[in-house]
Amino acid sequence: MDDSKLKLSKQVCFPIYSVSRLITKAYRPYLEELGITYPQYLVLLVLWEKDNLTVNEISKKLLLNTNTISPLLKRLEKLDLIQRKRSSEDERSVFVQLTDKGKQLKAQALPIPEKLIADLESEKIQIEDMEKLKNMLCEWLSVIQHKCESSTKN
Amino acid sequence: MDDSKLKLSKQVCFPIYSVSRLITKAYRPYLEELGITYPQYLVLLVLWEKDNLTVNEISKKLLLNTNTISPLLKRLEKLDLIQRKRSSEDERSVFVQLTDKGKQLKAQALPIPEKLIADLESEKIQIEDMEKLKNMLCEWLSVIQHKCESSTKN
DNA sequence: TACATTTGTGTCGCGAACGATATAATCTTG
DNA sequence: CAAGATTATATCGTTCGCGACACAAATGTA
Repeated sequence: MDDSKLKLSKQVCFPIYSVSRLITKAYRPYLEELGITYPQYLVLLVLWEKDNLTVNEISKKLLLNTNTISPLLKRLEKLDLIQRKRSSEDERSVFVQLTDKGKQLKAQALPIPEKLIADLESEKIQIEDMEKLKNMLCEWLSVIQHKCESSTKN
Repeated sequence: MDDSKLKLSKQVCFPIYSVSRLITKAYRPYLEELGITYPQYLVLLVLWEKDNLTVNEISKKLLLNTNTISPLLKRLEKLDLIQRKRSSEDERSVFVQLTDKGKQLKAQALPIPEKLIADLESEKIQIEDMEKLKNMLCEWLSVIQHKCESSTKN
């Protein structure tokens, strides 16, 4: 039986999966200082860029379903970093706003990207490589994203 | 305040995180037919390559801690795909063996890698690109992995 | 031989992810 | 305007992922 394709080393998915997990782990010490997790950080990144978005808008930007985002937002609300307000025009929609504390956290987050790149960089992988990698992954992302949308509607 | 580095689009981590999740999602329909999840599939890939490994050996190959692997192995055991046997030489070690059912599942898994590549391929991303991506990620992985090991012993 | 240390595995608790499903508000279509 | 479809959000149950911790077996050292 030709099982060469089932070798772990042949899988494209495995290094992506592992790198993703390990990078998240690399974020942890910095995010712990802010008292947040990596997915929570992603939500804040989105809100720091543009405040007052609906749950749906956030979920689309992060490619996460609302059943992942909703509980996450609850935790951010409990941390007093965001506030949720039901829209008056469309009672189904919920707008998410940064609180003062949430806005202030941005200043503390500013140095994180550079710190992380410093941590992840090496002789083997330099910033230009990361940039290249990012571009390839983004292209791929746009492809996969649309394929997933067409196969499962959620 | 120069907050350009906090833009979601500037983050290297985000596309990796998203692609990883979406690829896992792409596996789902095929793995569902086998009755297993993606992490369970990874464990089986390892065992199909070399049977009778200890929990520790599996955890090192997959870069996952034993506290993730242990419950996962329990579920695979419940599915009657593997069997755990405590070593007689070193009573601390537990060897993991495929059952007949686990061995037979390999035949069903054989076509999966090709199906997945077909699903993920497009005009924009071809097999050679995936291969290139894989190699870059693997190099990066080896770097991050060692940095993580040195910072946190587990 | 005693006692501390290390090693291998596992449990606990929490926060994601996500499929399935629920519920209410809005829109569509007859 | 009424009935069905759609949309936005949220809940539930299961599995991961992981830090903290527990515990017994093995190892090292005095």
